[in-house]
Amino acid sequence: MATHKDEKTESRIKLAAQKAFHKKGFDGARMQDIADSAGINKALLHYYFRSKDQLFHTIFQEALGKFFPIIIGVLESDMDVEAKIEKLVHTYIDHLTQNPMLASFIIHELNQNPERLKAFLIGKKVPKPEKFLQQIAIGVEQKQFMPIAPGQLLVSIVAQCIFPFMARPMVQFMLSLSDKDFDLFIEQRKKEITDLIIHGLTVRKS
Amino acid sequence: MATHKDEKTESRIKLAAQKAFHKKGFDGARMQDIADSAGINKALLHYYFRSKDQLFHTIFQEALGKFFPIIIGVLESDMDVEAKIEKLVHTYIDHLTQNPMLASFIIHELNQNPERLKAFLIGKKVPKPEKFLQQIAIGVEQKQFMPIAPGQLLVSIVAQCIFPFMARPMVQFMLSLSDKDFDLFIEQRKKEITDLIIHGLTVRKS
DNA sequence: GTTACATTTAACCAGTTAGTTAAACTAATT
DNA sequence: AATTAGTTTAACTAACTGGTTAAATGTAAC
Repeated sequence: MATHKDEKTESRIKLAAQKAFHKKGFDGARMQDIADSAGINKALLHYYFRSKDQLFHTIFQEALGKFFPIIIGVLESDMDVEAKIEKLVHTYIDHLTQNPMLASFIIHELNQNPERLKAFLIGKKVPKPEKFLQQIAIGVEQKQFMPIAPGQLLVSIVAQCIFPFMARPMVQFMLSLSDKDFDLFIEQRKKEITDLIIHGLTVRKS
Repeated sequence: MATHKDEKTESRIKLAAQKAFHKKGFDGARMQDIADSAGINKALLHYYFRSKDQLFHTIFQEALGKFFPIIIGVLESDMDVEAKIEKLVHTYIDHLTQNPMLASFIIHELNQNPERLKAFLIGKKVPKPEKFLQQIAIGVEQKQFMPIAPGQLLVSIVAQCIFPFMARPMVQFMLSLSDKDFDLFIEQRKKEITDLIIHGLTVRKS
């Protein structure tokens, strides 16, 4: 297993660390567990990442890096509002399906230490969703959309996508969903959210 | 300070423990900090609550006890759908305004140990939101509401209420809200959510 | 004034955990 | 053959943390 400059080891460590941190959080995760899970020993773990803080930092930055570009990329594109919302919902849900603990992890660690957000943003180009917000504002002005605050709408869309992943145990209990049911629920949800939001947004003549 | 069977001490401990657990989670909270924050010493803390687990259990049960009755009480009442949704949104947001970390705390700890939910439910009467779900189903059948899965609607409502509290740092950054702005945002949100949902739900003839 | 409980003090124990160290081993590089 | 870097082993430390203990003190009730 001892090969020169083995990339596998580092990525195995990162995968193991991701699993541990996402599931247990910084405080709950154990370096020994991460080493075991990566199939190496503590000494080598510290050889690659000097400290738990540094390892966590790497994982957390990566998590944030996955989260922001999605939303920003879609929101700043040239689609019209309806297409943009649909795309955003689909992208978000697909991404969270593959990283179920991602949202919960970011939220928890960000609440513990909100400064991390600013630390992350330093150096990075992090455009804000101005374009989408303006599109909504214009639609409202032209009486094409119901009078809604653009920021409120954005939060509502994101909330509906992210929440069920974070509150999975509660949702499953309240709606009596098996694990299979839950997957179905999430898949259906793409259309349900899109329809509810767009229909709620659109002005219709009575 | 040493009075007979002093209730103050226990409630001071519980308040301090709540603060600590809500903010740092089980793993992050320290018994020493809780004792300090309660203005007592570790020995007395263990005199009241034998262990960290027991103290946590008390706080967690209390948190869940605050969370469920709200939603169930409203959802199983006799109001019509529109009034019910409005009431639910207002009740939730008011409650979370006074306990900003409550949702984040429950979500995090429940994800770490989903069995806690079942443990909590044992012995407690925990009705499910069947009535509300049926009201929606009937409305859909009668073409009064748009064709939506009742469970999806319920999750969407709750998501929109809870999410901004959990994701506060992110929301504040993305929308450039000061702390004051955020409070305003939340207050406005009551109407925005209610309107968006009800308008999105209602069938209108074109 | 004695009893009973609440509280403090301060030291202490035992287990856990992040992180270190040094020696030996492995395999590709030169 | 010598070099170099990745890796293992195993023992160790230093700090932290949950929890305990025992002795002393305070305070109200009986």
